[in-house]
Amino acid sequence: MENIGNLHGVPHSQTGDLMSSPHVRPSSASHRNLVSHGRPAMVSSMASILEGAGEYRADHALSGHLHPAMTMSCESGMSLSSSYTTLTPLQHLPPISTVSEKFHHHPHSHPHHHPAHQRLTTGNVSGSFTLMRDDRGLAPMGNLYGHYPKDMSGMGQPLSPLSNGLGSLHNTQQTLSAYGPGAHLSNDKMLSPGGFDSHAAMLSRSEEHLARSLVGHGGPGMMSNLNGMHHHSHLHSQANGSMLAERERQSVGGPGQSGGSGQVEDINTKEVAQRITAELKRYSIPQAIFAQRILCRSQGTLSDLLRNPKPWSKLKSGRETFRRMWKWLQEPEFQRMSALRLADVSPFSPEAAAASPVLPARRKRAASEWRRARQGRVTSPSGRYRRVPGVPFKK
DNA sequence: TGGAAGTCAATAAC
DNA sequence: GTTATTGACTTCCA
Repeated sequence: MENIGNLHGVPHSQTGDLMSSPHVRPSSASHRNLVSHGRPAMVSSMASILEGAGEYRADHALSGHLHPAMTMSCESGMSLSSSYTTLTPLQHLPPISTVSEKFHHHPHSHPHHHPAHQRLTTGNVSGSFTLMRDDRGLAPMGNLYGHYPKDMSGMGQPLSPLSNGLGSLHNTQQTLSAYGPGAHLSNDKMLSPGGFDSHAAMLSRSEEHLARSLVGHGGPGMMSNLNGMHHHSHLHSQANGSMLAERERQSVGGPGQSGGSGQVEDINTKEVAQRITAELKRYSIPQAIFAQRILCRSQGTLSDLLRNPKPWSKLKSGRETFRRMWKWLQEPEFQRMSALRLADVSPFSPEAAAASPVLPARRKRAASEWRRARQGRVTSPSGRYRRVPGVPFKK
């Protein structure tokens, strides 16, 4: 079976190596040192958003306006008003590229183009990236999530499997080839078509090499592994945090993008899978939660995708799922976690209702569907019935 | 119409 | 409690 058999064999072993507990929970002093340099506080904060919750939304009007990613959901694309996505059709995700454009292009600049988007911007908070990233650097942020239980030693581990050692990365070069164009070693030009050079310049040669080996051609380098945990992190500390976030948003898994439109052309599925796996472990995010809230897929599906990522070229509609993963990875961590939280909220909760300017008629209809879904079934636009998680399905 | 892709959900395994 | 596995189902496409 040509490449696929071999390819699937690789991810298994690699994932195992990278994710097995002995490796993911380093206890060395060096790792603890990393933990003590800013990032851990943020890490714990992120996770606690997941757990926490309610007060987060209540206390932070930003929640619905911070960034489209935070309102990412499965049905309408990505707005809070459609956060009932978990109940809606799962088969055909809206092209994430259409959403991604809203993500990356001036959340406040064209509010009149998209109703959902408009809702996001009608609040009194613009939710600009700048604001978000600044927040990340604020010390108080850590306090918000102080109760996050994840052991911090784990936070000291290399954020990305890539950062665990160049050797393993180099070893993966050959086997990654089918998972994304990025696997082909490319030339230096693959580093950042979009103003990424200044960041890349700060990277070590080895990192650049890694990036080249894991990235999609024409796309930015696989700098996401830097995500605050690369060997420079202790030097840059918080100040570097936003820079890293910038890097991360621009390049995770090595997708190529078309002409700056933000549309993903190809994704290194294996790398994305590894990154997602690492992030889920890092923040102790259950697969089920991530699958449902971000991907609108089941836990089993996600597990399969993470363990057996098919090469991008082999994917058809399944690309959409990887696009979502990739987009999630691109978002600043704060927004990632917020998205995980918000997607769990009924759009018809008093909070959501108060915050949403969605048209009453549309809202009423959606609410009806929501209620039906809560009763065990929901009819998708295509006429199919979708089981609602947690509600017995009656055939 | 049959095969492939994608996914779900039950359940086993850890 | 979380993750991996797997059989069944739906959709798409040649």
